[in-house]
Amino acid sequence: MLREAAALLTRRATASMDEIAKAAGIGRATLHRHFAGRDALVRALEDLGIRKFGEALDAARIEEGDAAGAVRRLIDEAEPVAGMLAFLFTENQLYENGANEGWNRLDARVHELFRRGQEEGAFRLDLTPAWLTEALYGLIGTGAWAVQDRRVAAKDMPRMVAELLLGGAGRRTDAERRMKR
Amino acid sequence: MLREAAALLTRRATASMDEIAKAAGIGRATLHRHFAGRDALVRALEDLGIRKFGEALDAARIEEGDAAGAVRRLIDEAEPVAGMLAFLFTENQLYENGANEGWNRLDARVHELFRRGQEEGAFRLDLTPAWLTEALYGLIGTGAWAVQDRRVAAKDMPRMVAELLLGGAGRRTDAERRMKR
DNA sequence: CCCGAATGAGACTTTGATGTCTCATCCGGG
DNA sequence: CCCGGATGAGACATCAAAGTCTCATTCGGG
Repeated sequence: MLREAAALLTRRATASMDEIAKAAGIGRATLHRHFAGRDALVRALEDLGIRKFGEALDAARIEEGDAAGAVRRLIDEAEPVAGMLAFLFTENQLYENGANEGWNRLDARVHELFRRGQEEGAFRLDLTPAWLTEALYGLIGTGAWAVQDRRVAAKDMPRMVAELLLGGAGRRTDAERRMKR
Repeated sequence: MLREAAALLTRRATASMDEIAKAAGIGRATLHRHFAGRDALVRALEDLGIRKFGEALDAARIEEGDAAGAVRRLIDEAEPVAGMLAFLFTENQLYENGANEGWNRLDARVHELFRRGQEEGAFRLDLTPAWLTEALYGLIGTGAWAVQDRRVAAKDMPRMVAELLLGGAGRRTDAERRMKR
């Protein structure tokens, strides 16, 4: 049920409770029996998103191996929940309510990943971990939208996000690439 | 007046007409006299955003010089309207109404810039111009939000966006950098 | 100074969504 | 087969925001 709601809200963040109920194939009353109101529903979705993204962080084992590889794995693992993350990311902007505490822990883990990457010499020092964290979320969200609007093929999304985030648009010469790999 | 409305909606995309009017220092009635309704206001803002971003494209002279420099100039020029772009970018997602025709022309110009960069060998070929265009918008929006939440200093924003978009997070060796510059 | 247009304030209506309630129906366990 | 809990449908009340209207006031050009 939550899954259906998430899928719809991902596409249309302003869907009414009525639409959500229909999309989930249940009556509006039943929806209200499970979630006190729209706020409660969104909060439940937020919890779900936090849990899912936390699981993605675990599954990607971001503490292991080289930082760049860890980022790639994280993006791969987060891909299935990218749409929900996009929704929650903007939701947090729209309503300036204090962000759910759960995000802080996740943010800290991502933050730490980028910091570690800098320490290990894998990432540039002139971009702060805080910005890299934001950029990761932003690009995942942008990617999810681009897929929804069919501007990018779904299967390419994680690679596009990872390549841009890690390598940027600038082209490296063959010599540069050889040195890197 | 539009400017005040834009400033507020940039911060709180869900502000009511009442709040907007107060923020602009005018009465609700007057606001309605100028814009038939919220939709009309948003559409006017969209037109303004399109015009401003178009001017940024002009001012950056994106057709001239090397593509990477053009992208940097574009981001610099777009910085003052970054908040509004962030608002309009998400608004276009929220309400899946057919995107304003005006965007298409701007998209095409940005698209062409990235395509030219690829042709000239400045940009990678494995990231499509369409994706680079989306990523540019997404990163500008993410940057605007990060500044608003004080996660990134305002003066650093254009550099952070440009550096990440063009160079990515990955670090280049001194040798690599020397070859590039 | 005078007049007309525009404004601000606020009362009022309308609208769309939310939340509550009732009741007939359905379904699974005993 | 029967019963109790959960469901779907829909009526109803509530509420916030949107939109409309009036009227006194203000402002600027003539």
